[in-house]
Parts: sequence; C-alpha cells; structure tokens
Amino acid sequence: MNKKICLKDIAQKVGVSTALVSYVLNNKKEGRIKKSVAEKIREVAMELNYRTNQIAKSLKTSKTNTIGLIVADISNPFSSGLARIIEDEAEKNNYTVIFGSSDENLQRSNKLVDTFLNRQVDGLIITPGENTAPQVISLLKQNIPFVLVDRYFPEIKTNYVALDNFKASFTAIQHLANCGYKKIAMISFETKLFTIQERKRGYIAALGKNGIVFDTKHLIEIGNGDMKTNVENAINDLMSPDQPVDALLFASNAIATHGLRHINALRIKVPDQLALVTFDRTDAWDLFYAPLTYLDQPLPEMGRLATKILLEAIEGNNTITQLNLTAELVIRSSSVIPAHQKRSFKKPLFSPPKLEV
Amino acid sequence: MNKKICLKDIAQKVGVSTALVSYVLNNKKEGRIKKSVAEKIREVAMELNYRTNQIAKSLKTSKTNTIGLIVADISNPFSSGLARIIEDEAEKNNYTVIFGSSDENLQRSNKLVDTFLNRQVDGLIITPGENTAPQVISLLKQNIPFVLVDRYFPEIKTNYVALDNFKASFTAIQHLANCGYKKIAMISFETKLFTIQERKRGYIAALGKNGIVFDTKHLIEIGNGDMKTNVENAINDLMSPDQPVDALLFASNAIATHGLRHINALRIKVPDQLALVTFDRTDAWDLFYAPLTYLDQPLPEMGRLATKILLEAIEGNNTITQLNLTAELVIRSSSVIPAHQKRSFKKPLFSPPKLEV
DNA sequence: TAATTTTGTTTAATCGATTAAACAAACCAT
DNA sequence: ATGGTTTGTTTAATCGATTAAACAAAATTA
Repeated sequence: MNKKICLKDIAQKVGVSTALVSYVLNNKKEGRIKKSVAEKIREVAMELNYRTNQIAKSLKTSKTNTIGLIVADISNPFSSGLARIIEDEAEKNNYTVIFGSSDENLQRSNKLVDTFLNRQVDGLIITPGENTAPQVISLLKQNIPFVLVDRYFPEIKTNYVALDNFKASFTAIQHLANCGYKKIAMISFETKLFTIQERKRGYIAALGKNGIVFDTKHLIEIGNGDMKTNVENAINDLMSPDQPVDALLFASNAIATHGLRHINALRIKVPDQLALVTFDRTDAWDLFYAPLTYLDQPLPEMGRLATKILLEAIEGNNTITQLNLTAELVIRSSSVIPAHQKRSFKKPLFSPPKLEV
Repeated sequence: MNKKICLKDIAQKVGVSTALVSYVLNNKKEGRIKKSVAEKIREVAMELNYRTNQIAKSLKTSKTNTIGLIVADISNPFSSGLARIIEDEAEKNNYTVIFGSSDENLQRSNKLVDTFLNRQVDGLIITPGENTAPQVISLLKQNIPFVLVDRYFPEIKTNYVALDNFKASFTAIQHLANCGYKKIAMISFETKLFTIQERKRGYIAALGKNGIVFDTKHLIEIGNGDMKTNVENAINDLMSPDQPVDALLFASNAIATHGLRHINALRIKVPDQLALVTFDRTDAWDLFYAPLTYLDQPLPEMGRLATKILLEAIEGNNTITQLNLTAELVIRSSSVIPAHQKRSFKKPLFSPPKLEV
C-alpha cells in the first residue's frame, strides 16, 4: 500500500501548520486566510492527491455520515428497491449507506444493530422482524435516531413509514367483490407482525362489508418452513375440486411468485377459474399470461420519507413521525370480471396466444 | 444522545488503566493478567453496556473491516443477488459492506470510489462500467485491494470473477441451432464493455459453426436512451412480417423483461413463432407462459469467490486471480423444437391454458 | 504615540482506542 | 543476599483530523 497523504504532509510541503491546512480545505475562517497561502495549500493538496481520512474526521466530530440499513433480505425486490431509493436520497445529503439482511432472524438482527452502532452510524433505517420489539425499545432508550419502514409496532412510539395495510387489503378485496367473486381466499404469513395482521384484518373486514361470510379455511397463514411447499399446499387446499375458491389475494411478492408457479403447473385459468390480486410490484407480474392486479406500495415515497425523517432526527429533531401511506391498486387482467358473468367491467390488457403445443 | 461509554469509564470504575481494559477486552496478554481483575473488567464493561468505538479502533489500526461494493444498480436482481452473497460472506469474516449504485455513470462511479476510499474501506468489489478503465488503473496504482465482478478489462491485469461470456452465448446459440432454428437474432447493448463484446462474439461464432450466415440486421445493439422503447423497436424490426426471425437471445435480464412484455403485447407465440433464450435468472422467467430458457450465472459462486479473493488481497496476497466461470444453460419451454418440426426434442414444462377472454 | 482592532497563523488539546516499552513487585536460583 | 525471571500493570506515544484559544504582526483609531 502506498503511503497515505495526510494533512501533515501538505502542511510540511507548504510550510504551514496542519491547522491552517484544515481550515483551508474545509473552507473555514474564509476571510482570515491569505489568498496566496490558501491557493498554495489547495494546489499542494491536489498535487499530492490528498484525500481526507474520514475515519479520523469522524472520530473527532462524532459524525460518520453513515446510515445503517437493515432489511429482511436485500435480494428481495422490495428490499433492494427500497435500498436503491435510500441510497440515492442519502447520497444527496452526503451520507453513505451500510446494509445488512436480517433474514427475519432475531440473532442476525441483533448482531447487525450491534455492528452498526459500534461503527457509530448516525442513524438506522430498519424493517423490523417479528419479536424485535425489545430491540426497538432499546434503541429508543439509547436515543439512537432511527426510522422503521414497512413494519412497525403500534404500541411503541417510534418514527415509521409504512403502508396502511388494512386499507390496502380492504381495497383489494372490495375490488374482487365488485367483480363478482364470492369465495375469496388469502394466503398470508403466520406471524404476529402488525403489518401482516392488518392485512388479515382488512381482508376479513372487506368480506363482511360485502356480505361474505369469512371462512377460516380460506385464510391460509403459512409458517416458517419451506415457503414453496407451504404455498403449494395452500393452493392445493384452496383449489380442492369440491370447494374451490374463485379469487385469491397474495400477501407478499414472495408468496405470489411461488403461487403463480404452482398455478401455472396446475393449469388453473386466471382469472376465469381463479382471480388473483397480490401485494407488491415486480416486473414478474407483467410476464404472467394474465398480468397481475397488484397493490403498488409507493416505494420511492417510502424510501424518500424514511430517509428524510431519519436525517431530521439525526439533526436533532425530536418529533415522532408516523406515516401510513396508501397503496395503489393497479387493476389488470388477473382480476377482471369472469367471462361467464357477462358484465363488461374492464377489458384485460393482454390475453395469451393459444398455443398448439 | 446518552453519554457514550468508553474504555476510560470502565478503567476508572475498576480502578485500572485503559491499557489494561483494552488488553482484557481484546483477549491480549492472556496469561499475564490477574484473573480476578480481568473478570472485574468484563463485568463492569457488561454493566455499563460498553461498546467499542469502531471508528477509534479503525483509526489506530488502519483497518476498518469494511468492504465497498459498487454495482450498476442495487435494485437490479443481478446486483442485489450478488450483494446478498457478498454480505453473507463478508459477515462470516467479520466485515461490513457499504454499497453504491453507479448507474453506469462515470461521475457517479468516480464519486463512489472516492467516498469509499475516504472512508478507508479495506477493499472494493466493483462491477465496472464502460469507460471506467482509468479508474481501475488508478486503483491498481494506489495499491488498493479490489476485485472486479461480472465485468473486467482484458487488457488490465486485475483480479476478477466473471462469466465466460463467449462460451455462454455460444452455448445458447448452439442450443437454438440444435433445435432447428435458422434465423437467430440477438438483442444486446451498444457498448465497448468486454463482457458484452464477448457475448456478441459467441453469438456470431456459434452461428458460423452451424453454417448460418451472420446477418447484421439480426444483431441489434441498443443504445443509451429509453430501454423500453429501444427494445420494443428492436423486436418490431426483428419480427417485421416480411423477414421475421425465429429465435432470439436476450443479452441481459433487463432487456429480456422489456422484451417479454412487448412479445406479450404483440401476441407473438413462444416458442412456435419465436424461440427465446436469455441471460440471467430471475423469478420472472417462470411466470411467462413459456418458461424461459436461460443462462444461469453462478451468482453464489461469483459472490463467494469475489469476496474470498478480496479478503486474501486485503491480507496481503499479491497474486492476481482471474476467473471465468461457466453459465449453465437451463432449457425450458421457450426454446424447444417448434411443433411444426415434428421432432420431439423436449416437452415444454408448461403450456398456457386457452382463455375465452 | 499608545492603545485598540484586525488579520493571519500556530499551539495544543481532543476524539477513543491500541500497543511498545517501561516499571514495580514478587519469585527463584545460586 | 544478589542478580535474573516472571508476573502484573501503567505510561505515553500514536492514528489523522478538528478547533478553541493563544499569539504575533499589521492596520486603524484616538
């Protein structure tokens, strides 16, 4: 490794103190420094290819200009989409992002928070996992600036930016009911996460509102095991020949992806046999032969707001901001009124070619 | 913010020097320290909820245990998939990852490298963009440990982990030729990036090998503008009624995603009218009615190897490692022998239902 | 001319750890 | 008893910046 250039090297070469060099390079004491000297310092800094040692600076100023981002899994499009927005927003404000995936695992999550705090991040943006409430409370006690995104704990008074999940589910189910579907199922997660509970609540409430009796068999909450298998079993159950449902809401992109694969394999016709709506947006929804109707979470807004709130908290703003944004229901072919109902509600945007395979 | 606990606080409370505290907490001078004192120190550290200030430690040791990751766009599944592997691998070795998206933009890329170096990252993993060769050379000159992934410059002697892109393209085209396709097109990027050039070279070589004359009109290299429009135009051209091609290779997941949307819109029948193969793997390929045949890049291996090589370089290993891994061609419905050819080569895994929309 | 202000720069402490070297006390051997 | 080890701990320099305070010289004011 080449010797690193530091303030002292510049100071020596110019023949001044390091203090002066620091003042010049940070544009402090503007009026006080002789133009010629300042110029010379800048010149030499350039010539020696000086770069500030951000670590030393951080130590002195107790400011790292770093945000710690903890998501469930950076390879999930929801997380990586969010990460991208946060990165851009942070960059605009001269912050850098360090990230980690919690994998919905308490130990990992704790370790990440620990690592990030040791590194003196100025603040955290977190998608908290199940059972991480104590961790969140501990952050609060330590007065660490942080914002929760996507998920939050209604009983803990923290900053958060999330969806109005009740409303989102409600809207989706209302739409399916409007289209005439009667046996509307949902595949969700078995979890105490408020976010998911709210989606369930919205589902049940919307059924009630439309005079549909909630059948517990139609709400399948999959557990921790192999998601693929769980989703497949769920769909097999819901589509059992004796009592098949006619519409289905997926509670996340991951569930939907597995679900769609299985629906393909079973050659279930969408939307005629089964209408579909899913949470989240991915490119994949466009490629399904009946492009999926989905609840579009305003990711850019979530990311921007979360970063903004965090940076304000870092600046010392102590007010708590809690935002529940509205998902937009983007209606497409997977959930239009089934053909046999004859009412023209909305044409599918695309119908697949008939293949002679 | 609560007062932060430092070594001195522990030292004072126990009544020893900070040096001793440091030795104990770092398990140094194992045999030399009185058991009772060591115990007391650990106890008090726990009690005060001490956490090392990694910044101070880094300053003293000139080691941040941080890797800088620069990808094209963290929200692209290729990048985020890679990021996830690198994160895990780094974590195992007690490293943290900071990341940034270059957006294929030289300025952004330069700024990221700059920021990361200011932060004294121990090393970098980079997917270099077009025209970043000077940047890479500069890193080399500065003796900064780094590894290129996915892309590299054949004329610059650096560590890299990438694909054998020539071979990958060649394999894909060979497969299409084997299936009996004659008019095989490719949609790629207009770029000098070696990675992409190699994909082109493989395409042309494989055509030649199969006695197909390379028609320049069949290789469309899209420019910088709006990718969606560019891809749509490309497909319109290739499928013009007078001279439609019968097979198509997409040079990236982004191109493929846009392409598939348009192919859906045009109601082109895959694979009968047009066989498809694409680079990269995404969940989306499964949801297309004719699941896509794709060149699966060994992302986990790439990520793991890149991290391993980087960490070794950080440890002082000066040997240069250059790896060209092999993509696996995963053959599925989008590229089987067309029905009218009557030769049964491989059954499609899935055929779409016929809808009465 | 002396006192005061302004201009330009340096001194030195500090952030929170690490670690070589120094030191003191106890132990051992001859 | 004397010198040499061993054991246990402290001293103090250091990493590379920042910045309040001190200082010196020049300019201004009275």
